Parts: sequence; structure tokens; C-alpha cells
Amino acid sequence: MLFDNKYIQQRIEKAQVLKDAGYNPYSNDSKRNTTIEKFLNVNSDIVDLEDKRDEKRHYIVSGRIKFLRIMGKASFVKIEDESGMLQIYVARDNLPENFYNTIFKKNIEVGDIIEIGGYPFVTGKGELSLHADTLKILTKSINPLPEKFHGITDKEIRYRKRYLDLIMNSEVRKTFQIRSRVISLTRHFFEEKGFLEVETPMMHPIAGGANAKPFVTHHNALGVDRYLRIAPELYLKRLIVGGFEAVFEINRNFRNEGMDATHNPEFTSIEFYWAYKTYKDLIEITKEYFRYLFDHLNLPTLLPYGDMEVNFDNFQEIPLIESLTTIGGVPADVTQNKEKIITYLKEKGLTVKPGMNLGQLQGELFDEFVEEKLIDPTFITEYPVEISPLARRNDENSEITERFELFIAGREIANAFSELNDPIDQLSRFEGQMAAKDSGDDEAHEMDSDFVEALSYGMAPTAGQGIGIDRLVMLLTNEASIRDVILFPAMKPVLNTANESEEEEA
RNA sequence: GUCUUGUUAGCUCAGCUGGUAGAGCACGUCACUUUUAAUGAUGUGGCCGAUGGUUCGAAUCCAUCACAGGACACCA
Repeated sequence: MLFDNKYIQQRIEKAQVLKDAGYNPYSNDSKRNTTIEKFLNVNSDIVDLEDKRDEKRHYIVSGRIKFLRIMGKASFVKIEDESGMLQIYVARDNLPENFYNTIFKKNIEVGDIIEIGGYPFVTGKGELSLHADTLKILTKSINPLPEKFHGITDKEIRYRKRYLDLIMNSEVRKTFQIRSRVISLTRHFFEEKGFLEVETPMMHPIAGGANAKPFVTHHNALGVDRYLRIAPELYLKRLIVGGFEAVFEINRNFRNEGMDATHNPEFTSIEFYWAYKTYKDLIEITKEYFRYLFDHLNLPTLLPYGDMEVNFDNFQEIPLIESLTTIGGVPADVTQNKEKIITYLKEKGLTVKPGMNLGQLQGELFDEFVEEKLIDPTFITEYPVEISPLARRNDENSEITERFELFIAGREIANAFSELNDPIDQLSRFEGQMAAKDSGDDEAHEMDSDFVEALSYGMAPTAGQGIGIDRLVMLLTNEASIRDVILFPAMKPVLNTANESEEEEA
């Protein structure tokens, strides 16, 4: 049973006592007229007054009881609202006859949400507090809160019951406030640049725009399967074909793949597309974007992350092949030769999947020997065409694309390129991906002939970029796990025996 | 998917080479009108994640399963 715990029973009884005494334990008659933060700011002068109080001021605050110290005929209560924590001084003789002894002391406890009216004063220990003359229960909490000192540390409970995590760990609220700020600032940054925010489908007939396994769902009315989108890219580019010249979308993508510290099945990204620009312009706007974020978030450009220190004043730019040698330490003569790469990888004790082409092998070298060493922000440019099915070829060297990925703290943060707008080339790239799929690469890109048809009407030269918002927030908040920047991260359902028998009956 | 560590009271954790369950907080009762994780006294509280096995006897040993953390693999 949900409420058979004896502590819960006890508190349900207290709620009933309150009700019987005429105090609604779930009242919505709130008269709050200030927040705790405002109260503390407005009354910061009290400490300078002679008797350290001003009985002419009167405020009504509300919040959840976090600490309760009853000392006979007077008590100290710490309540918390979204803005902060405030100490309340509650004395028997300042409240209605019997209220303190029979109602407050017996039936109000830690976890309850109460409303208090009173005047500001500073205690002997120097803490600005509220001297209560009214006290009302707003919401009775019938489930006891976790321990007040250690709080809740069990990660499983913190993720499954995020509300408890938020109640107990105020720094968690801060993380998600920063996340909200980042998204808001991102939106403003691109709007100020003249980008139009758009919404494109979350359910796709063909899962395109990335190499990943999709989630499948079914649309009954049309009798067709749909794929939760793995990326919005192909729809945003259709909008460029249609004549929008700068668009962006901040939204969720879904990938049916493994979960770990940097992967959640649903994650948030911004993708933006900018006509008449190239990936070189994207490098510049990306630097500007980071400056904008750091300015508005008041972050130091030397930012700690784990045991690293990232210098956001030190953006580097290096072609992928060059990075293999200068950063990865792979001999230059190896990096351009398929057999030599395979031999090299095997020498290093790595298993090489058969049938990989040169570009894929170069990507492999990068993942193995370079990626984790890129601490300060680094644009890795000129990706092999084989692993860039949607990117424009370089005019001088058709084997590489006009593309970069941005790495920070050993992790990919952004992916960008001058878009491929040659419909014939796009068609043959898709065909190459189909061939890869046939030979066993189940994450090769799907053929999307509708998209090719869109390109055939002509898409202006365009540059486009995607930035992983979750990973960006991880960086800015120094969180090690993506689950700590997603309010409700994906978790396996817990099956208890009761649930199992229900399922059998159904 | 693999390896590894964990799962004991509402929460945070002890529990030795197997002998039948412990603390702190919380909660109940009592005292206390300036406390800061308030304090002092006292009491209640457990199918030791689930299922099987070994054993006279299992929280403890073994196996399987579930969930979680970490690492690796896969993956943008």
C-alpha cells in the first residue's frame, strides 16, 4: 500500500486533527506578499537599528519548513521558498490562545508548507529573522523528508524523485536555473542575429540528419510507422530552400542507443542554418556565442571542469588529419593509408571492424588518439567525406568536407559544416550510405529522396551547426553526468512483485 | 552489451571468519522563550532488493534475477 508507512499514517492523523480544529491542511488561501529573498534584501538595514527590530513593518512569507527547533514556549522555524531560506521566531504569547501548544507544536512539522506574518528583527546571534504574529498551514506534507543534514545522496532516488532532490539540494535548483538561462540566452543570441525560431516535426517518416538508431512509433490514423526524430537537420534545410535565410530550432532529439554519463536517449540541441555563409563564418559566430554566454552568465573564462581547467579565451583550430599527427602522435605517413592505419590500430591493441574505408579509419584514429586530449575549445576542421554525408566538399580537395566539430574538455560540443546543396552529389552520398547499410552498418544514413527533391529546386549556399545543449550545460555547471543537467533523466522502471502480478492479471 | 561495486529503519550509514539487527537524524512522550544539524531525558520503529541453494543455523557464503553507480564497448 502506498501510505501504509507508520510515519505517513502519523502525519495523515495530524492532517485530520488540523482539519477537525478548523485549519484546512490544504488551504489555497495564500496571502503571501513578499518572497524570502526580497524580505532579506528590504530589511537588511534592521541590523543597524538600535533595538534591531521594526515592529511597524509587516510581511507575510510562505515556504516549506526545513528546520524546526522547539524550545518550550518559543521556537525557531526555518522555511524555504524558491528564493531562499528564512528563520522565523515563533513565540507562544504572540499567537492566539492555545494555538502554539495544541496546533503548532503538535501538528506542524518539517516538510509542511506554512505562511507566516510578522515583523523583521535580528536575533542575538545576528540573523535577520521574522517575528511571527500569524501562522497558517498551507499544505500538510504527509511523507517525511529525508534526513536534514545529509539530505538525499542516493543517486537513484535523486533521479527518480527529482522533486525530493530539488527540495533537499538547493544547488540542484541552481544547476537547472543555469540551464534555463543558457537556453534563454541562446534563443536571444540567435534572435538578435536575425535568426527565425522554427518548429519542425518530431515524428519523421524517415529518420534522417544523423547516423543513429531511431525510436519507432505508430500513427493509427495514417496506418504508418513514424520515427522520433534523431535530428531536425533535413527539415531545417528544406526551410532554407523555401527562402528563409536564417533559422534555428532548440528542441529534443531522440536516439535509441546506449546511455552513459554523456548520453541520454532524449537530449536537447540547437541547430541553426544560415544562408550565404560558410563553416568559416560558423567558427566566428560560435566564438561570439561563447563570449555572449560567458558575459551574461558572469562566468570566468578560465573554467574548472572536473580535474581539468578549460580556457575559453583559447579557441584553437586545426584540420583533422593534422591533429592526428600533432596531437594524436600518429605518424604522418600512416594517416593517409588505409592498410597502414589498420596495422597501426592493431599494433595499439585495438580491434578494427572489417570493411572500413579510409575516412572511417581516420575518424577511428581521431576518436582513439586525439579527442580526449582536446581540453581548450578546439575546432577540428576538414572531415573526410565518407563520414560526412550531408556536408559540402572542399573545392580544392574533394575528399574532405568543409566541416568542423568543436571539442571542449575532451568532448564533442558542436558539429557544423557548409551544407551540401548539390542534389546530384547528395543523392550519390545517400546511395553510398545505402550501400554501407546493406553491408551491415545499421547506423548508416537513410535515403531521403524527398529531401533530395527539395535540394533539386536549389538551396542557397548555407552553413549549418548543431550544439548539444546538455553537454554545454554540463561544462558550464561542472557536472560530470548528463543526468545531472536533465530534470528527469531516463531510468528503467522498477518492477515490484505487486506490479508483476497486476500485469499478469491484465 | 561486458566488467565491477552497491542495495540493511523514512533518510545517512555500521554490522568482523555464518549464531537470529545497531547508531545518528527523523518520529512519539517529557523538560526548555534567542536557537543555528538547538539541547537533555526517554520510547517506538526492520520480510537486511527478490528468488533459490549450502548449513543445525544466512543480512553475512554460493547461484540466478531486478535496479542503481562507475569503467569499458557501442554511439555523435
